[in-house]
Amino acid sequence: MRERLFSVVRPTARRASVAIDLVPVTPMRGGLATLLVPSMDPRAREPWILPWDAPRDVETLDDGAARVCRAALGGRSVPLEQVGAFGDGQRHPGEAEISITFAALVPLGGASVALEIEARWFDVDALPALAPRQQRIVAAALESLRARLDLASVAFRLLPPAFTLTELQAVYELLVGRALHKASFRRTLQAAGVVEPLAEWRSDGRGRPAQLFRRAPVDDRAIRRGVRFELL
Amino acid sequence: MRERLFSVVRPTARRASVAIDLVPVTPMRGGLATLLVPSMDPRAREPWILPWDAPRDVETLDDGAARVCRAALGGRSVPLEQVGAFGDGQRHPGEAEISITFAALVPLGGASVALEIEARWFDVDALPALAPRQQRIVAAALESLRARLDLASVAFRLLPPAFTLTELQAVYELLVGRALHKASFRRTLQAAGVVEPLAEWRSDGRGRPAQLFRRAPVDDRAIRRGVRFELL
DNA sequence: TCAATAGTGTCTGTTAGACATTATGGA
DNA sequence: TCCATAATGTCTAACAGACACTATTGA
Repeated sequence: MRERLFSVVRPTARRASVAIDLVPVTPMRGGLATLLVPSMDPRAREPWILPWDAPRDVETLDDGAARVCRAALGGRSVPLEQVGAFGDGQRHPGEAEISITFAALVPLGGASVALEIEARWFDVDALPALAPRQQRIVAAALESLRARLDLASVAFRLLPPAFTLTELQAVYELLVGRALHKASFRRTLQAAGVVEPLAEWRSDGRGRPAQLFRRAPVDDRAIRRGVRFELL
Repeated sequence: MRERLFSVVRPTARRASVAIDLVPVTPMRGGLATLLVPSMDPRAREPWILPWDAPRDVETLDDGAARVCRAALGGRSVPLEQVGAFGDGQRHPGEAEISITFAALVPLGGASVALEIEARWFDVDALPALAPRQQRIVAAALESLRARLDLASVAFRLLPPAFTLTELQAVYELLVGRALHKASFRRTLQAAGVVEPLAEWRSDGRGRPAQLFRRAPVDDRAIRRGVRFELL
């Protein structure tokens, strides 16, 4: 069978149903958690779905994702990352043909803010049953966060403005999926100048209180000074 | 203004015009080149566009991209990478509302195969005028190749099965955007066992002939042996 | 012999990781 | 005082990069 030639036939864009799906992600209890909302669709078999909406006429996809995000998180705005587009060419009841997915990076502790809707955070290792495509979407979103070259920027966006180095290390470990060496981690952060100490300490009730840090304003320094740390 | 609540209102997917755009990429004359086709749309201002088509009813997006790819490359199949979805919410004449973009990794030398259509390879640093969105799409595709965590797999897919180490290094340098140290590069490849020497040599006419290599079947070895080389 | 490219040997500064130790809070 | 957590000091093996060198082809 012969493929269509571009120079002869001009293709016409096809209209397809499109949804913007959101995968909200936050560090929680030593792991990552994602936010699901109850499915209001009577045709759906699974009770939980990812927050979603249709893109609107006059907004960019990024703006649409931000809108879905605000609706799901009770008005809060958090950093978004596009994960990709999914579509298996089959029409499942109540499911768009094409789903464009964004991960929402909710900072540590952000899961505890009051949600205006009936939503729940689930540990990503203990999700309820999801529709097949939704399952793939969640997996892809986590994968894309973990595989990101610029790990530092993902890590910092999963943390509040002030954090302890232990928290930063824990987030890094979630992302790379293995334990890191504490002394090494701290030495390199300092050498690269990617964090700045604050004049504040925080105690968890037991043990020595930890100093709080923030991300340093400029972090090209890591490159300038030739730091080779694989995680920065 | 109040945001919509998921628990109250169930959104409905919107139908939008969707296109699959392809960014074919290949190493060429010391840089990267991309394939453009003549625009057959009389409404278009720019004479060249990226190869594209509409997704079909019963195919996945990946299959659709593979189809566009075969049509553009004269039947050849090459590895594809999804870059992302683009849509500014505005309707430009002859342009889909949403464009889902794939990069096609055409191995070194693949640009010289006969194309069945009126297509041309352009150095990515000397592209003709493109529509604004197409320009953004090309930039994003290159960015995503360069920023990939798994540089090795992108590099090998931009090379034929048998290649010289100088070629491999050149591709790496294109991807990371800087010169690499020859001795270091080779030492690390050997230590990690990511390439295997073949019993073949190739001469460019002058200088000592270079040995040909292929990618080693298993490359978890790099991890097993604890290789830390930033590029593997 | 020269030019050009492929490929290797040796050295050194830097760093990741191991390990041990000190510091500082609460009970 | 004991426990728990934070934070740091020292040592070592390993590696990236610098540099110089050898190897192998064609002209």
